[in-house]
Amino acid sequence: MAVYNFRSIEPKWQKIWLEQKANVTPADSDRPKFFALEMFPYPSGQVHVGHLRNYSMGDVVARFKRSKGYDVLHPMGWDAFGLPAENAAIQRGVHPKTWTFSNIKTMREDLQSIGFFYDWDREVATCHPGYYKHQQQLFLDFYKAGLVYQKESMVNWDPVEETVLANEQVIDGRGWRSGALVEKKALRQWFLNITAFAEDLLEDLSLLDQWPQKVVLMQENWIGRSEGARIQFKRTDDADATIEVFTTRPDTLYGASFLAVAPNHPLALRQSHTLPQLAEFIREAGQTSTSQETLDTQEKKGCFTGLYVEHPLIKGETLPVYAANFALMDYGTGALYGCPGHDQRDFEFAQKYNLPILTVVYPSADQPYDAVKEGKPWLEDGVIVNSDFLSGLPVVEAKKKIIQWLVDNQLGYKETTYRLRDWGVSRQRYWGCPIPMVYCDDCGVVPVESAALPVILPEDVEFKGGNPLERHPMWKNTPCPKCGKPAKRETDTLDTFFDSSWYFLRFCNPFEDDKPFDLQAVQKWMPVDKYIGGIEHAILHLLYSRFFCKALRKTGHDKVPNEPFKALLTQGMVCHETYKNAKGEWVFPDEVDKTDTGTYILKADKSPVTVGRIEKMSKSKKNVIDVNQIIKTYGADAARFFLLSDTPPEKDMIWTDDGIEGAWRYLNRIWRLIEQFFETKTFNPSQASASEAFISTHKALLAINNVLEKDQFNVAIAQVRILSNVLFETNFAEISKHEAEFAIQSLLIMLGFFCPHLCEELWEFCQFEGYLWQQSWPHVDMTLIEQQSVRLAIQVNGKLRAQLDVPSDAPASQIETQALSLPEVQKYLSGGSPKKVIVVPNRVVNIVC
RNA sequence: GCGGGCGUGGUGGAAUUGGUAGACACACCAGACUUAGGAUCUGGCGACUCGCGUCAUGGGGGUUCAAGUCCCUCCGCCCGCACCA
Repeated sequence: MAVYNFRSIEPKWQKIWLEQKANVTPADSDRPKFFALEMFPYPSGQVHVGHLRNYSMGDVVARFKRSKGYDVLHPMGWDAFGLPAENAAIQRGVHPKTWTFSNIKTMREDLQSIGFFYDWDREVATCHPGYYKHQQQLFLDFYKAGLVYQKESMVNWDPVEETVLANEQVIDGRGWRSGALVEKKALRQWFLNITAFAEDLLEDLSLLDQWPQKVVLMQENWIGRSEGARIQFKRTDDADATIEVFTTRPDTLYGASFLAVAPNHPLALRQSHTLPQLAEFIREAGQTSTSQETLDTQEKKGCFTGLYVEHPLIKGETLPVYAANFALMDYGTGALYGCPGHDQRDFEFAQKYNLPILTVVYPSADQPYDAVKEGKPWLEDGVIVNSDFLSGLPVVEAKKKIIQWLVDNQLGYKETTYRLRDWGVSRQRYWGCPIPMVYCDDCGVVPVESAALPVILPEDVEFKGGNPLERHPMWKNTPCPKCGKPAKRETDTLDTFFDSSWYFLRFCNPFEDDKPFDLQAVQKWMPVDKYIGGIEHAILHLLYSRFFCKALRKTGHDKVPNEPFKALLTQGMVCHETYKNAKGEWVFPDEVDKTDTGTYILKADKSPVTVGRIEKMSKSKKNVIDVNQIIKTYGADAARFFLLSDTPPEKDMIWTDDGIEGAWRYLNRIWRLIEQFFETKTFNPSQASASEAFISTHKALLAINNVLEKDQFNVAIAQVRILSNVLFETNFAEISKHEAEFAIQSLLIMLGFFCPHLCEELWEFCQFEGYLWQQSWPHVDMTLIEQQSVRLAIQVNGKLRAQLDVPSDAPASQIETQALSLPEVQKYLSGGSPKKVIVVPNRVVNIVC
């Protein structure tokens, strides 16, 4: 047998798997199903280490579940619309379609050269009309159900490129490519009514008990439910007019000393016509950036609007109305009432503008409080004071009572608001899914007929800034679906989050041409049993997908589950040391050599290299490694093994040369081990009792099963190594053929989840039956594990003093007697008898004296 | 500021969920084989005593027969959100 040559083994098995359709999803059976899914990638053209780590995890899960007797669905596809394709078109003159499909081809080959067990028959690309025609139908379904509407909304407008920029393309207020000052521009855009599902989305988070708690919490905060009241304040200048505010603290209404409206509140804008200083304030407020720093440090400022309102509870008292920079137009009603005694911002504002600071809540009845004296407002729970009929009530009770009063007097009502906003899905871009809507002068906004779908993205377009669809007369002009008169198409395309909000449903049956998804297949495969991807999608992608499922159920797709992802695993990033040359420029790890003394030099000219912090891999810091290079040097199996071996999946891991080399050395040892086994020609036909190798195999099977169920891939690998360490010591000639084969086969099955090519090759080499991928999880003989004698820890007063080997079924009384007779124990008893003896079966004996 | 998480050898990390802390590795050290080795194999590897022992899971306190694990408190680090009324 030759040495371990991954360069020939890996392509060999990849070819066999593809030819034999080893990874094709099984047809209907009565076996349980398992849908393993990794977040599909954007086809940038390169598989990076992050993908490799992510997809290696999914592959282990899929292969493991398959061996456990599940029908596994494990598909892969491409999140293929998006901005980078258009940038490539502008920079290099390649058509986005050409660029994208060529990238897909490269990446598909790359993924296949890593040996992932995907059902490639089910591959989807969101930029394919066969995919997006269904998406357009879903959009129309949503439209008919009233879940889609249009409204004016602000965008970042680059006046040089004549294009809309995403928030992340605006750097210090300027366009990332043009450097032009970005303007705010109002455009009429399409929105999905996700807020209608705010309560459902919040409530159903409690069903997601297999999601990281952290992600659930982030979504909870994002939805941001807050309970309070709407209150009408009557204006003094116009008996019929009111200002409506939202508050979570209606109980402190007696402490109100002013009203604040957002600078862009209609009332503020109207008043500014006659108040120049107000106009100036509004202008200034509109200019300040919304970056973290300014928000953090910005002083609370305001400007009197010239208006007053009546205090709803105190006859004859009025409150001034300010425009204030901390009031937000798009939260609540865009107006609030200020209670400086019990709100931090209101307190600062009142101090600045000399407004009254009243205390209406005491920490408790016998513990008075004065915000002015203390220098800070009282924000906690307490007892209401100085508030007429509310006085003496705890905060919670006071809230209920005041809301009832407001309702009785027709001045307000209970209200729940959410931070969550509706989802704007319009993008002023070419490379996206066309929105199937038509604008007709006579009929208004008219949806495209279902029969006319898909609205195909035209290919003959020019890229010279702006949206090419706007300049395409043929495509843009179309007869109105309703009246037939000349009309114009919607030239905006859909947000790519729309594409990725239902691809998992499509995977259930991507062969169905007539419908977006086959409800029977959806019923069979959904929900996704394990979804693996980056934490960066903790909010938007996951929230939108959850929303889609709920919305689809409202539009007739009642077999779609309420929640798409049963279990979520968010994997950590891959990090690497950073290097700089003598000039202080970043250099690639590839360009660096380590010397014998442990210092680093440049390969090119031997000049010294300084080693910087370990950081997440990024192109800008050049601390990236080339996946193809790694696979050429060490093989895909070694890379996959290393990526999962040391660090728990959800944590950031550090890529090191030592690590990948260690993995590679281990695989070579396994190769030699199997060789040694295979060369054993005679076994022991009369073996008396179970061998250590055999027992260790059963223990490993049990342990690995348990840890893989918990996604502890690193611990599973440690257990594989424990088993192989035993087998390295085993002389196979001394044990029976059956036990030796069982041990080797089990080892290959378990290690095969991580290193499938190597193990498949070794399986074949040993002339075992069938293929490795067809093997089911070996039967674990629990009696073999349990029959073992166990080593108990013998403690005296909680301190370890001795060890004792006993049969695992020994009665406690016998263990106690044996333990007490140990000389190490006698020493501490000094002749007396113990106060108490605790025997924990198979673990520990603690003697208290 | 609010919310959440974490803190274990030189390093990555285990610990059956309250039961022998440091599994499994990496690095390092010593030895063997070798023309050579950055290959392979063997052994060592928390600290102090280098003897039986004692101390060790960020610091301090508590609950318990028993605490890395539970509670309180302080310190440090990381992540998310944020003028949200």
